[in-house]
Amino acid sequence: MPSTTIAEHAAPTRRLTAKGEATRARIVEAASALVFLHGVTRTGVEDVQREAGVSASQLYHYFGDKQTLMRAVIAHQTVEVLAAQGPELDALDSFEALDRWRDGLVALQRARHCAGGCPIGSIAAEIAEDDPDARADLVDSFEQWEAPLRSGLATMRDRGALRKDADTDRLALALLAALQGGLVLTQLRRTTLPLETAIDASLELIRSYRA
Amino acid sequence: MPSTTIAEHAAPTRRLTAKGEATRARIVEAASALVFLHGVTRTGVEDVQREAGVSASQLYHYFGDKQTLMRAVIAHQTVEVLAAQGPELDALDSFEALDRWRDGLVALQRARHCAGGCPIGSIAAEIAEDDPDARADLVDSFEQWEAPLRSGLATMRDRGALRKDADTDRLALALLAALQGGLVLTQLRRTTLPLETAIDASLELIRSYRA
DNA sequence: CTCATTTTGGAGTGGCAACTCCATTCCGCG
DNA sequence: CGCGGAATGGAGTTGCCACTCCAAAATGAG
Repeated sequence: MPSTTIAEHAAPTRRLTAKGEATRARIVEAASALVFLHGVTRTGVEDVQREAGVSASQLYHYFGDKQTLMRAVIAHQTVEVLAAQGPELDALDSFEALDRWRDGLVALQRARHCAGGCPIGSIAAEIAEDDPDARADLVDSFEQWEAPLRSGLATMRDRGALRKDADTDRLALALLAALQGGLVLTQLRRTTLPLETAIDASLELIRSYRA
Repeated sequence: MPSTTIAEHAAPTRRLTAKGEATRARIVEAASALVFLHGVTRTGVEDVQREAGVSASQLYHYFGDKQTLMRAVIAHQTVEVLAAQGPELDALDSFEALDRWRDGLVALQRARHCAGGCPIGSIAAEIAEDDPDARADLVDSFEQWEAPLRSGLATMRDRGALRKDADTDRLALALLAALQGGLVLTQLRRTTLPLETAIDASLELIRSYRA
């Protein structure tokens, strides 16, 4: 396409200086932290400005509106959530790895004193109905989460650790759902018990397919 | 939120006329419907007034502030959710009953075209961190939900349908968590598949304890 | 019927939050 | 070193929204 004209709002690719990139990142991080603590609608743009140490014009220079900022938050939190699960997430191909992964998740929630729930799941529950674009982003985020679970279990089955008749795709989806539900209840009750119980039940079902 | 005046609004007069009771109920029902559709913060008090056909003074006559109204919404939706699961919820003491209950939940979500998630769970994810009183209410709501699951499974075990070593309390909690997580993913993906998969996995685990 | 109490009407009001605008400074590049 | 575009400052501006207030109408107990 011709590059003689500047595609203002249409083009997502804007020339950003290293400094600009840093500012943009600071805004997204501040917004992510606030959204994690208080949710989307209770997080004001002004709050983000203060937390990130930027002016209103800066924020609106990098993000057209709050909705756009929130989609950036979703993208950022998706990366964070996957990273928080460590390299193990990409190699969940043994019962030992699954147990370590489970322990890591529980320890993380305990360190947070069970506050906050899932950074992505909370956003999903809040704006899934009102922002179709954000919903699409979130579907994609969860797909990125579910994929390594699927492939890990598939590897176990192919390797012979799980029986041939184990529907690993189904088990992976059930595991992710249990995790999400466990997080909601853990956030409410301020105990990791629901999270542990939900994940352990899913893992027990997986173990029942042990070859 | 504007002023933290010592609440004289705190105790709404218990002396309510039949007419007053009806008005109050209309407000709660309208608020519940709107919250289910758009969430707590996106539901304006004015929206509730319009939907319920009442004036501002009426609404604030029965509810001191929005927060109080939202707690009434939680109470109302708790009753509705339990009622929506039919009388079966109180007699989940056989595999057949569990299957019927599961089918009912899936059918309900399908009828809603997978929109809306869990009326209680959505509120939980949205305001659990910012309203301690509401959080306490929600803990209680989920307890009312979990209790019949627990007692149904306990009955099955006592009756000999489940093995003695089945930890029915744990299975009940895992089932509720799977249900919640399944609803979140079903709401996002607009397919009942996650909900079905999550519940079925839990039921399969329960069946594995068949005596 | 009387009168206290409850219920209702509806126009404010004050504050906050999202977003705008324009001037100024900074930075990379030739 | 000069220029164009990027980055920044910060004071508006607009509109929404939770909440208030005063007065009137309906209701019910005695």
